[in-house]
Amino acid sequence: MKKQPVVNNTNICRTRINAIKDTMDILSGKWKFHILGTLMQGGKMRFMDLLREVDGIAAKMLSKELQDMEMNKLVNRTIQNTKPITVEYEVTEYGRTLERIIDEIAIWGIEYRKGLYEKNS
Amino acid sequence: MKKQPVVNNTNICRTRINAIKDTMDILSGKWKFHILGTLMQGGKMRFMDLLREVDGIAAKMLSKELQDMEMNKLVNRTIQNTKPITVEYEVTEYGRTLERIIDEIAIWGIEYRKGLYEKNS
DNA sequence: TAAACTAGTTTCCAATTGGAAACTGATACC
DNA sequence: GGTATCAGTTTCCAATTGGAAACTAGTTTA
Repeated sequence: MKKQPVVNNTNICRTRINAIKDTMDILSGKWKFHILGTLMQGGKMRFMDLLREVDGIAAKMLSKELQDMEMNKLVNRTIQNTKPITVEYEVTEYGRTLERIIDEIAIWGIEYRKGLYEKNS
Repeated sequence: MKKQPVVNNTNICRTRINAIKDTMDILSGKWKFHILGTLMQGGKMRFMDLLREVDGIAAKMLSKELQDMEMNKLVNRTIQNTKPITVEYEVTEYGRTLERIIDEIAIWGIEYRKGLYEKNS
């Protein structure tokens, strides 16, 4: 008789695992955190602003990631009636609910660097 | 004259961006959160236990991800002197410092699901 | 008139990720 | 002797990710 899973078989646990999967799917890829972080700090920003601020990103990626996040209601896109037309992006109120996750991740990373530094000295 | 980045050019911001990058590099891939979450709940677990508990993972992946996390001191590997030999994995004290991130991510994901559910009803 | 800026899209390519299945080699159970 | 378990490793393959560069198309400035 084969052994069956035990730990991950409870309802609470499955819910948790699905929740983590959902969040990480939405924030997947190399750039989402960078873009979100930049937008959170910069407020309303245009496409070319983001292209300059988010270090190393290509236009294709920026475009794709913004569309992704727009679909998930994390980011808002508004076309300004200027000449030439400009497009403004900003983090939605809903997107702001990610701030705590991003903060925790940043805090952990900072402590991690400290640890590296201490070992090497 | 070309425009220069402004927002992401401050020291605080660069530190933050690097910190986020560090954390996400360490937790990259499809499985780290699952494995960590399972180990946090299950305590000491053997390779085959994890293979059963972490739904869908292949042995190759599990092996690789565990090695990865062992290198980063998130997980501890001990060979038991049994016959046949068994190997125990557990989250290190350091690995436990990731609990807050994982919690925040899980909480966000749960709220996200609630949102989807409300819209569809 | 040429160059630069607006916001992207398209194409082509290389690297990475990750899955399935087979394999190892020792031990233990029936 | 045959099968199953332990903890992996190896190989081969397909899909995804992401980068560079060229391109669109309209507007504006020198």
